Amino acid sequence: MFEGKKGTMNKQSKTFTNRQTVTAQDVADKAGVSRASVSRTFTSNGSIAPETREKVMRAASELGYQVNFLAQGLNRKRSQLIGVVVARLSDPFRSSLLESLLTEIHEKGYQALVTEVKNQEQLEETIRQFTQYRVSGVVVTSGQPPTELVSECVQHNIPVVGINRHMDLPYVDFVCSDNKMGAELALAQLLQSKCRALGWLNYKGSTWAGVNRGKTYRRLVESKQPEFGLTLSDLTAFEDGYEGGRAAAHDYCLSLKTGSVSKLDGIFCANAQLACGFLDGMRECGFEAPKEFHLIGFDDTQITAQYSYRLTTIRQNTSAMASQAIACLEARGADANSAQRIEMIPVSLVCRHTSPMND
Amino acid sequence: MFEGKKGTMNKQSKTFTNRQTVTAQDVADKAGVSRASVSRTFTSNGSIAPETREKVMRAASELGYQVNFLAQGLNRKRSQLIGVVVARLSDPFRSSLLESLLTEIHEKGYQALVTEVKNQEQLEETIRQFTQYRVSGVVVTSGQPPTELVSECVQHNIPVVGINRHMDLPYVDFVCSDNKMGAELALAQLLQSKCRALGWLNYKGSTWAGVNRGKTYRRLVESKQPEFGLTLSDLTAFEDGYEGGRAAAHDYCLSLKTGSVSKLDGIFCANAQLACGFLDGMRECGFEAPKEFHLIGFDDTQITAQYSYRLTTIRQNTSAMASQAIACLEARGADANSAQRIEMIPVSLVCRHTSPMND
DNA sequence: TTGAAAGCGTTACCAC
DNA sequence: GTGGTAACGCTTTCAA
Repeated sequence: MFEGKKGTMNKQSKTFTNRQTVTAQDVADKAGVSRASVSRTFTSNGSIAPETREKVMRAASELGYQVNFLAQGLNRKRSQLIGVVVARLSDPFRSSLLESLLTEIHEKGYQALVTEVKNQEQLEETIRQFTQYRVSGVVVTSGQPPTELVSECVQHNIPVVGINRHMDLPYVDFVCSDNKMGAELALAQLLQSKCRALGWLNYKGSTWAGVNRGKTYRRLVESKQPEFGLTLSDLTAFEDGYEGGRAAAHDYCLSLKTGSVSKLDGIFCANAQLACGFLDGMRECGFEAPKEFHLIGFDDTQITAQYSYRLTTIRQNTSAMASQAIACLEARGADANSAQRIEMIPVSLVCRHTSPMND
Repeated sequence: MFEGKKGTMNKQSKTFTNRQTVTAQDVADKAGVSRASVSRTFTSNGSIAPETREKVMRAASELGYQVNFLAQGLNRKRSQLIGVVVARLSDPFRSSLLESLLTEIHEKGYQALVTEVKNQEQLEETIRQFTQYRVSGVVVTSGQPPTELVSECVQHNIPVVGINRHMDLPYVDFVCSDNKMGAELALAQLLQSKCRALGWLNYKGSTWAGVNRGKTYRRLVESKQPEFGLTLSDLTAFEDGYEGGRAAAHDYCLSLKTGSVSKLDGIFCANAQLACGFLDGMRECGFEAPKEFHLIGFDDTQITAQYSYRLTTIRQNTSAMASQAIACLEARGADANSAQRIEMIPVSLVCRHTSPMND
């Protein structure tokens, strides 16, 4: 009775003030049903008669009703939001990963709360804010979230998944490109191309993924050493990205001249940016791939395909990673205590000019 | 009395179940004040005694209290969320713009709700969802939002701002790189380099920004025509991005050979991707910049600086654009009826190898 | 299947 | 300055 009256008043005020928000009560009044039925119509949760549903739908669309996600989330103690932590979008691989994540997130009916973090403090603040929005999950593509904060998420029952970075925490899942497979593909390609003096190029302050790729690669090379007589030298970039790779090439060429290092014929690289920089740096010194050395990068970003580079690379399957990540979140959302999932996503070799296909 | 009892019960259940959410009431109980005072402490809205504030703060931090943004937003009818519409993050300029937007959004205390739209329908759905989260504003960096939907935002009192795309709607603000200034800088550079046979390269289905740049450029060239005896030919790319530019170069070279077009010596390009592709395409045909022609691009993306390209470009100031955009949203949030703002952001010329600095 | 009513956690207005 | 209380708009038992 009182509710009904209130609803009527709402509709009146709607007519006079300039289009206020239309609520479930308004729809209920118009359809001649209860607020509860309206809710049921829109949540496919709880049973409702087809004809009631129909009435509600009609009333709703006539009024232009839309669920208020804030109220819904408050009530359910969970929003349809997924928090995404990114860093350095200027790296094309990062942005393509983000792109895949956004696509997947929307496809599954969520909205993405995206934060770029520049340092550790920001990360903490960010994750805290995510919990304040009662997100359905958090995807960390960058930075090392402090154990304590992540545990806070877990306590709030918010699933967390890391992409290309391991977090040794219980209940935190993990999606990663198969770096072992990448190492195998790269090495096979270099071996077939008769490379024996191998090099590994990475940035000194590399990400977890970069370090892991290096370790995996070294282990593999060592295991094949007896059979092929391989050597593996570390080339270190002291700056990240393109310029880091370019400088590393200059350093390397200088060492070659002074004779403090011997010539390498097959170089594998932690990421595409470094690889492109290295390629250009070598060019400046007069060395061309694949004539004088073979070069393989990681991350098959757009630029690697361009005419000036045509880089042979290991391609990461970002859409598979994204869909696995969201799947992890949903699974853990359903059962918070399920075993930790570690999903390895297969990678593939894209042969281009800097280490062309054999035969 | 009842409230007090309830609070106590909450705290108890907290002890027994595994850390439930702590509410303002819990803090109020612990601090021995009312829920209202807790709210005042956290919103700098309404007056509160310093010592009360202190008590609340202490209690809050001991309990680990954090405001529930969902409840806050529901009550205020507005969340601290800003919706951002992007497209094709694979274009480095887009992702760098997004990066600037994210930075600005967080700096101003908001969170970003990011959606990548692939088509018109998605855009509509997206904007609708933004309103359902009661966002404080919407930034459109891509796509043409349907008039009706934007009006819906306006009716919901949600400010909308477009970046690098004009929306001829009242109450919708607009931030744009100064394309006229870009045209002037580019033309001045080409004229100083003695270029007279000019070309304009753009994608057939270009964005609003691209088309606008072309129009502005043509107008400017025509105004200088009498003085310098200029010609301006359109080069059209039938595909977007790098490959489009490359193909356009091939087409152009072919036309040169058949004599169906005369040689151009100064080419200005709607964006960096096209420009890099064009440069590579010309290389494949044996033409080098700046020896055989000058080339200037738009968008000073990372790749343009790389050794293999060293492209002279017009640089857009993404952080200025981002901060203006958010400023527009806040201004309109404060006064929904203020006059439409159109903010032109100055651009600058970055001289590199493809059209080197004169003297 | 449906409706009434009790929250969800805040904020803001109104007395004191 | 502070506390009580009515919203905010929705979901979800619990009876009927």
